[in-house]
Amino acid sequence: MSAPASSTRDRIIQAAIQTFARDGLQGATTRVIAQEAGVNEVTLFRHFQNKEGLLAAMMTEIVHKSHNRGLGEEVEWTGNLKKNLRRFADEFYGSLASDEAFIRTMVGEAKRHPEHAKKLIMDAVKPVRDRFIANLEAARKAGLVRRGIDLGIATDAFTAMLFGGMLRMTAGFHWGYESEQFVATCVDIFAAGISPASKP
Amino acid sequence: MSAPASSTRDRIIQAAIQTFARDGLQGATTRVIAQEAGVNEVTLFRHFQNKEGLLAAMMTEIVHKSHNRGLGEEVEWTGNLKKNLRRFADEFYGSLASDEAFIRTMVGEAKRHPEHAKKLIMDAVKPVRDRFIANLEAARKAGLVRRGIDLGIATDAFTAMLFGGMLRMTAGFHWGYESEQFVATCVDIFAAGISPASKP
DNA sequence: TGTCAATGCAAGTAGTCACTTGCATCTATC
DNA sequence: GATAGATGCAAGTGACTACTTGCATTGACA
Repeated sequence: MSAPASSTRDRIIQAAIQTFARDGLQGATTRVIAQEAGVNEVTLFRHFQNKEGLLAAMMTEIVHKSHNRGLGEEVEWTGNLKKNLRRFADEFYGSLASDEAFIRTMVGEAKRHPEHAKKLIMDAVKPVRDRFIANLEAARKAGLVRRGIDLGIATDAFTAMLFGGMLRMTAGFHWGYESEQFVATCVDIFAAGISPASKP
Repeated sequence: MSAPASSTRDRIIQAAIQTFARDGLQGATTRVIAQEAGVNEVTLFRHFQNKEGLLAAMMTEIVHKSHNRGLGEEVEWTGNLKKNLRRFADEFYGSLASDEAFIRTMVGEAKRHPEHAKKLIMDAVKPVRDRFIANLEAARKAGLVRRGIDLGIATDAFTAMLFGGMLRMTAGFHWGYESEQFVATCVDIFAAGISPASKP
């Protein structure tokens, strides 16, 4: 079928992900991407027509990968809220950290490529967000979350905490603790921050 | 003295800040920067020798500006912890948002220009962080913060929350609430998260 | 065996980039 | 009025960019 053609195409896309992440959308050249894919530069243009076409194909591949990751899908939140928050936080932070380079360049270029940024948000971050909100709602029904907090905003605050923290931890400066401690403290503070007052 | 010369130099640096922030460190061209400064391109090179020299001069100017801002310097934290957190958060978020474009490109290019990233962290973010930690320490001495929390990590978690939230809010997607509500919720959750249990 | 699609290779095009050179002009100061 | 430093202008350099063209090679399949 399309096995061999797709294989070349895939190698180019993988090289594009790597190169765009490392060198930036501007800094990455078609020459280097082709080279990194072990392919002639012309082949790249024959597959994607131009650099923007390659970029678009790469974005849909990224979204596809994020679906396979299925962050926060595995388990229902029953019982111990803090334990569930911790598991989510570990997974979430880990997947952010493993895509650090790509995330950095997308944060930087978001305003220069609004369509791609929007696609990423709609197709990759929003599903995770929605699942997390649903889980918080269930926890609230179980009396584990205090009233008076917007669960959408709380979700965004929690993920922003891990997101911003990851950018900070990987910025090439040592802060006197490890990422595991950071994640644990985030969970600690957030869990205490949304739980009902211990004794009314 | 150097009044007229410095004026030209300053105009170039201001144009550089604007242009680098908008177009990225790679995307910004000396041609455009000079044009934006109302100056001949050659003048730019006569002042800074090359693009990297201009970049360096711009960074020291940014650090200088951040000192003048003096975030979190004004008041001692007495009494109402949550009120102080809220005032800090409003100021902090506001200054992040007003420098959004610049922050985005620096997040994106941090790994490609480690020296500049490090300088920014040491000279612009660390002082604010240290002051905030000191304030939290004072609050803890007053019994307003529970034990068992690393105040450095808590500080970083709080600022990461606002930092990540600002990147999210300005990403060109509407989340169903305004930034003021986001900041308020962050403060709410953080304040509840670090305060001692309401009744032991 | 012949055909066709995918790929490689060599070369080239037009545009842009950072940066340079040489010379004219202006302005302030002595 | 002479001098010097800062600036403008025109032109150019070499490197690099995205992208194209024409032709040869390969390999699968009919």
